[in-house]
Amino acid sequence: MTVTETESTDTSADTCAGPPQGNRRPDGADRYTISEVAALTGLTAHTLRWYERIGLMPHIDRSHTGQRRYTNRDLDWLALVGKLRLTGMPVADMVRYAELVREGDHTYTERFELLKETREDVLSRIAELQGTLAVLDRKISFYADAGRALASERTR
Amino acid sequence: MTVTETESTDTSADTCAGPPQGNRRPDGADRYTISEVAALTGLTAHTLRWYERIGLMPHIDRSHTGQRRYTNRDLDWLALVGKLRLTGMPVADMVRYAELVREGDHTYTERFELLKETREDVLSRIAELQGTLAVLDRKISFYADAGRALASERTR
DNA sequence: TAGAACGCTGGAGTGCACTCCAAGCAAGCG
DNA sequence: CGCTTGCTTGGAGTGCACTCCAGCGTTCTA
Repeated sequence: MTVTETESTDTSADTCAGPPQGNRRPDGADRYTISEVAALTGLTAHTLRWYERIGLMPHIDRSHTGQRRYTNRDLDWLALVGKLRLTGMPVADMVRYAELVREGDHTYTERFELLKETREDVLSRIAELQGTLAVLDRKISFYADAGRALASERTR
Repeated sequence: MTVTETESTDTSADTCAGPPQGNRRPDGADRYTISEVAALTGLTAHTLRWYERIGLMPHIDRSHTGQRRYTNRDLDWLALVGKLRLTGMPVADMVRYAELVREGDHTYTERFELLKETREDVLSRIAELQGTLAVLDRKISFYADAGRALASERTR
């Protein structure tokens, strides 16, 4: 058994839990053009090519004329990247993770650690945001009170 | 009654709820140097000057030799800015909010709306992060399982 | 078979949020 | 007095994550 293989099983598990990025090709045909992928992911074609250049994507299959043809697996990877991007993870770190996946089984532990660290980052980011939410709520109710005070001033 | 004035009451309310940025000057002396503020906020002196240049800070008091002297009110404002920065709000939007505060009472409604929009943004950002957390947890438990499988392979 | 639409490349450009620099002034200390 | 430390300014530079461009080839529709 290889963990690299497992990784892809895992990403397809991403896909089964909830509506994945929704619109997979129903038949086995697994060859999306760059503009289709752009539409599905919300990224631009420019960005997709750039992701590939910097090693954030594996080398993408090409048609006989050299055009990119993305697979469902590529879409799964992009979905993960999208999630990680939301956490504020720098692109360089995601590239590092992509390299670990490419390097194969012996990077298993490192990948695991990286995921756990990321999880902690996400948790503390959520906590920060909840702190901010509290400040905002305090300010909002203050403004609401001030509004009522002004209104009653006017009717007086 | 002015809402602008209220704003500052509000910010000192920020301060009473929980240890504010902790180390206010105990006496009335309310004149921090730029490097003190840098130490208190975690921002660099560069950034503090830049904030002032772009209008994210009001004009800061100066000593008789022209050096900046920050007040507790400035510190409160910086604390709010720090919170808003955590939400990913662009600096330009924070500058807009600062302008509204400077412009006075008649911007009350606009400020209120801006706060409420920001609140919604924070809520959806939290939701996104919780989605990401779920993905991460799924992946992490997958890796943990894979680790156990590899371990039992080794003992077999 | 024409013309539009889409895709390719390497490299340059953009916008944001800082971050630093040079040259100079002011205060405190031995 | 000289030295160090801290602060001032406008403007230039940095790093990140895209974003676009020129010049070309391919593919689709009429």
